[in-house]
Amino acid sequence: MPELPEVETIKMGLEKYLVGHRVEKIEVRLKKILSGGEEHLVGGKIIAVRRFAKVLCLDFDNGYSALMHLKMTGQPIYRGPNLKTPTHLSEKIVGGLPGIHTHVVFHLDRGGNFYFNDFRRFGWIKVVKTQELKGDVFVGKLGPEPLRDLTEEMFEQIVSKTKKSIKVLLMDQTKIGGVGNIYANDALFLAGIHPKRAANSLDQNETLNLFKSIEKVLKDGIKYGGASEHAYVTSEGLEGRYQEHFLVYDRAGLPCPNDCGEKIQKTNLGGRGTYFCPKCQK
DNA sequence: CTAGGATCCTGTCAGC
DNA sequence: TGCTGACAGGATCCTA
Repeated sequence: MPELPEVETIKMGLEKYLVGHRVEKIEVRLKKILSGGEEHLVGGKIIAVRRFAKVLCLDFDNGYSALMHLKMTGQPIYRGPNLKTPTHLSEKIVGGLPGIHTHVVFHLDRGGNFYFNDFRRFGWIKVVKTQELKGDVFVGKLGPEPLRDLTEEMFEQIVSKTKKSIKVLLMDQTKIGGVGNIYANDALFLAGIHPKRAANSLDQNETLNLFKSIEKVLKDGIKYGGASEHAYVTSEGLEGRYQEHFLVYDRAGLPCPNDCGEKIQKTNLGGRGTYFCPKCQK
């Protein structure tokens, strides 16, 4: 599922392909996906692509923006001029492109198309005035982001203020922006902290260690172009490679990467699959 | 305040 | 082989 590194990878691609292009027509095939009125975007030129935690944002020259949340299976894909491998597409794009799971199509000038695919239909696109972005019910409530504005001091504050389990806290978008299940699991492993620990039970050393571990796994995620273990593909429709570097995520029953002799265990926390090494994570 | 369950959806996979 | 049912998961909402 697309988290900060995946959305950042997509963002960099879309920046390359969409900026400077005008939207000639928008096809909304599934109404519930797009709210706020696609008509505001038609005729507008895309002047910037931004990312707020896991949310993508296309800014138009007419004062409107399109916010996009991919949830688990959203796939924003560009097809058209400038692509190095225009014919190649990942098998993770189920139903073809455009296909049965293509819910919104942005027709661009110069023959490009921007597709929003989502076979689970949880993702959304919201059209808002650029000036009112921060008032959006989702974007406005996002917490500070690692690798951007989350400092060690802020992290210590956030962690010390709750007895919620540390993993659930890491994934709470209103507290910390951008971290999802994959990177929360791997960061906790790297820091040697058990996912069920109460956040406020971490000492200063553990908190600092976790802060650095989060930055490390997110940077690795970006370095490898994101994790394509489920539906994630880049804006070119290609796969990332972080799944080849998972530490504990999705590795139940496999040996601990520290070679401690234990096997990775899977449990459930906050309704999410949670992976950890019972020996290395205290 | 916190924990846990239900909800939205459909591809995938285990079990028969 | 083919069908059925359980399951996963980001975020929200509801109940305990």
